[in-house]
Amino acid sequence: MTKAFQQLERAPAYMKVYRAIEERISDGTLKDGAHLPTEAELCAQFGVTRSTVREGLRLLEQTGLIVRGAAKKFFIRRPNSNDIAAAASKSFALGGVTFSEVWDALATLYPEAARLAAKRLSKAKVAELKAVRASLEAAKGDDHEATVAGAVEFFQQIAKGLDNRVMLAMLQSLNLMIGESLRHVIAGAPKAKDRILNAQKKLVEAFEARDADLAADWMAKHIDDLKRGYQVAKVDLDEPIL
Amino acid sequence: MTKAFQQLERAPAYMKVYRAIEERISDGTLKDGAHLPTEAELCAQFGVTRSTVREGLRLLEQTGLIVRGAAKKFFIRRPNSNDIAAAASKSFALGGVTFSEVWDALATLYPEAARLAAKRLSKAKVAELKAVRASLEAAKGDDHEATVAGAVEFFQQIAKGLDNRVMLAMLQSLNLMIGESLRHVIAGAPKAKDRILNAQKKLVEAFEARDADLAADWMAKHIDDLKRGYQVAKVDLDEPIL
DNA sequence: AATAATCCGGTTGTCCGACAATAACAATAT
DNA sequence: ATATTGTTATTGTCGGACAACCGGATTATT
Repeated sequence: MTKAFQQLERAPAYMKVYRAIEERISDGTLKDGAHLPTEAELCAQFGVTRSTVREGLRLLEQTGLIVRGAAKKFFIRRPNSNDIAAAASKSFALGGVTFSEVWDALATLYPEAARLAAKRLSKAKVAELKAVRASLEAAKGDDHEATVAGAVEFFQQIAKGLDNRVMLAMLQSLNLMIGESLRHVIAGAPKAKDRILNAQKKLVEAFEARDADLAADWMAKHIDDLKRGYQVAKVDLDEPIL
Repeated sequence: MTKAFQQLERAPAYMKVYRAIEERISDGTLKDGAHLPTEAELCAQFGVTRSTVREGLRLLEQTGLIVRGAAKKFFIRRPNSNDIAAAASKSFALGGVTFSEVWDALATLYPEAARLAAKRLSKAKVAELKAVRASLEAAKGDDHEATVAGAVEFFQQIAKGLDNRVMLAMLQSLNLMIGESLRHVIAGAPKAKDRILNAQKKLVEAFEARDADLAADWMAKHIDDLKRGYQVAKVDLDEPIL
């Protein structure tokens, strides 16, 4: 029996354009920061029309592999944790995940993140955390925006201090998802700020003492506390975020 | 002084098309599974040409919000954990994250996942895990593909059993990143399969006993063991995956 | 009548050519 | 020297065209 033919490659040309350029990026031929040839040039190279090239570019654009700089020219940019986090949290929102799923993840991930942070945070990072806390403390008590920002920024700095882009992206996507909704809660919970400040203080102390268990413990309490705010504010945790 | 004019909205039309449709999806006007109007119809509705509409569609396509079904028609699909995980791990790879970052995240997340699993896994899920393990045990010892598949599938089923789409997506993206490279390692480590089977056995026992600490403990050992395989195989953990 | 081959209309994928809008750059005027 | 005004290259959008493809209706075959 003759060998069956291999299924032949049938993908739209715009997809091939996309994959070809992506390939060049991942194998390093197109370096980060380099700017893409003009559309006309790409047409010539691939032997397709501008419409087709442009459709391919839209795919790259959405993937975040190219961004337009000044003069509307595209240049290459490898996706960083911010991009991944933003894309992920957007997809989660569109996918209809619920508050409780997000909080569940927060409660699971962040205490461990704090544990790592206690071992790993540089002195400079700890100092930065202290500064974030101080500026939150200095803000007026009724400035809810500042409270939200301070709470999220504290999380953000811990995530960054772990020196791990994978974990950073994951924690950041969680931050993005809660950040928005936290606003409503804090405005309705008068004592929230004090409790946040206290948790942050204990966390910083644990980081300075390099006490991983203590850090994890306080982080768990902190998360739990924020979550309770949602219940007080009568947010239905089984509702989709968004 | 007259009030200054507000900066007027200037985004490319294809972007507006993208956002308009995305909006309709997220607000539920376009329900999951519904099929998009034809390109010609969209042209009419938006008052732009097909080229423009198509560029917008490419953005939606890459976001994963629309997929083409039979007859090449697009229909709406809210992104699920698989999509998010696949997109994230691809971006991580393109972003050049290293093995050690991935393993670091694995070692941090999975023990906690196991802890949750011990509390949360349904009896049916535990049975399924047992089945996965059994089929790995039944596979021939030199069938490295089966060993890799069995190891990854075990992780996968735990992640699914947590009943949390956020955590599922995160754990899945880790699975995707290690799965590929695990192949090389297992082929070079003769005793790997036995150790994997043993860890899986202990994990199942812990799940059945609902012993969270024990589950976390064995998961940590399991992950650590797999990681050691990389060092034995002399994989440079500071190299980018990919 | 049941099945296979054929035709057909609608839709997508690709191409071509054109032009307005824009932004960087060069040339000019004040 | 600075501000203003072309100049030019490139992108954004348009309109139309046509082949490839798909599903379903139609016809032919048994």
